[in-house]
Amino acid sequence: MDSGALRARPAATRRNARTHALEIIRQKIITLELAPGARLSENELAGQLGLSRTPIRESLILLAEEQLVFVVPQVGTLVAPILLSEIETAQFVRESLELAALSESVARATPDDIAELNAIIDAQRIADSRKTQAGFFTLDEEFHATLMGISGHGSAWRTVAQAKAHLDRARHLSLSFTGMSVLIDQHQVITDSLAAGNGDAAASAMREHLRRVFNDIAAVRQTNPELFTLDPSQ
Amino acid sequence: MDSGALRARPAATRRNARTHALEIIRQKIITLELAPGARLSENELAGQLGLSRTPIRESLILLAEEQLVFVVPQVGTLVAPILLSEIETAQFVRESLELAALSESVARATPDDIAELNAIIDAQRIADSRKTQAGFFTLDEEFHATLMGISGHGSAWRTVAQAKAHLDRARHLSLSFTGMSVLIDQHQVITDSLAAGNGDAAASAMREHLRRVFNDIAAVRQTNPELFTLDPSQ
DNA sequence: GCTGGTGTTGTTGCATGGTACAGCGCAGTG
DNA sequence: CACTGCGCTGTACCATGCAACAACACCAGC
Repeated sequence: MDSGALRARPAATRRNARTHALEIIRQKIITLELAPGARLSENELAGQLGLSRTPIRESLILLAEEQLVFVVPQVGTLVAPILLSEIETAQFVRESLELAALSESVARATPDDIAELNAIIDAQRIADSRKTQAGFFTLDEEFHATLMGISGHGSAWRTVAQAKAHLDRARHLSLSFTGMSVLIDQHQVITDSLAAGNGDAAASAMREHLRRVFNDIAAVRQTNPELFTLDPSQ
Repeated sequence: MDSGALRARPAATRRNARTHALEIIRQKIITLELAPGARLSENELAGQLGLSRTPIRESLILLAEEQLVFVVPQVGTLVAPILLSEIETAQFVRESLELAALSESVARATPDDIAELNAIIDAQRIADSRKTQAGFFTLDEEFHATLMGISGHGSAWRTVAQAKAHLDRARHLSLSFTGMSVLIDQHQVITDSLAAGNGDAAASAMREHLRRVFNDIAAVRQTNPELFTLDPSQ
């Protein structure tokens, strides 16, 4: 049969039309370029992206699994509303996993790991000074993903990232949330506590860090309550 | 049948061919009826299920997202090998989320909630006495899902269930794992501790419970090491 | 005016055909 | 014998056509 023959996944990285469409549509949903409640159409998206309906349709199925859109047969596909309940669930998942990972990282972090985290933080400070918000987003993700890798559960990042998408979408409601510098300082405290082997300090810093993001979202809710739906039937 | 666990999907859960195929194929993978490494074929599956390739293909894409199969573009679709690293990640995700949920449940559990848990446990004892293993599996899932619902994060069960699929697949390697009665007793300890408001006792009982399942898997690894792959390239 | 039926349009679900490519056997050559 | 190139086969990827159905406009009848 097929003994080995499993080459190191060129499949996952190979850009096919479906992956291409998925990333573009997901990004547009997270950045609110596609607003909650907006009607999507397989045909329309296919035309815009220069593809046929098939890869578009497959992308939408995956996005439905992520709860970013919902599909009503014979009616249409709609961008999911921003449900407070979804955000709270996402926050719960992210916080639980990141805190658990951090706890296990204390006994595992090597000097190289700490150096890597500090390198990312340095890059974040540069991005901050240049006011490149998009760059900071990428580096923020890299920091948290690296931290999860240090815990030995790097492949759990996929799960966190999925939850994070919902949080990020809510964050995008506010154009000016907490300044980057505050977040970067928190990254530094987490890293320093980890380097010092102080798990409790690292955990409380991480919790405060993640909660701050969540609180930003709550603040947006105060100013734009109409954007948040409590009842899915609404 | 399904209690509030699947309540996350409002009304859009109409049984279509894709969902039908997805559930059947996933079940066959988890129960090892489709062995790790087995070659799947859109055409062959379509023939077996009496469908066309389209819903089959969409199912396989979703299963690939769950890491239960992997697709190599012009080669074929294969059932994912049982990677120890995947199992450990799944255990990490499940344990983190269930313990975090349990912690929040202590202050929220009502007498009705406790009664509901006890009712499930009673049903489990009946299933045990009748040696209906399949029934116990369903009730076990219901117990844990209910517990997560009590924490107020019921929709996070979807995430736990996805991790659980990998654990269950590994468990199926062993036909006779830990007797049900031990697991039921642990459910009882967890429930009683929760009813008494003793969060620490509930947490340690839950940790022991989840670890026992994980240890069952480790035992299987001792007896059937060839079934576990450590290196994906192997 | 109001209600019920009907035709039109738009949508997703599913079926099917064409295409590019990986893998393999095999013949031909050095 | 070793090696290279060619063609055959099977696969996933994508394009496209058809069917089923929901929503809505509109009109006939009351």
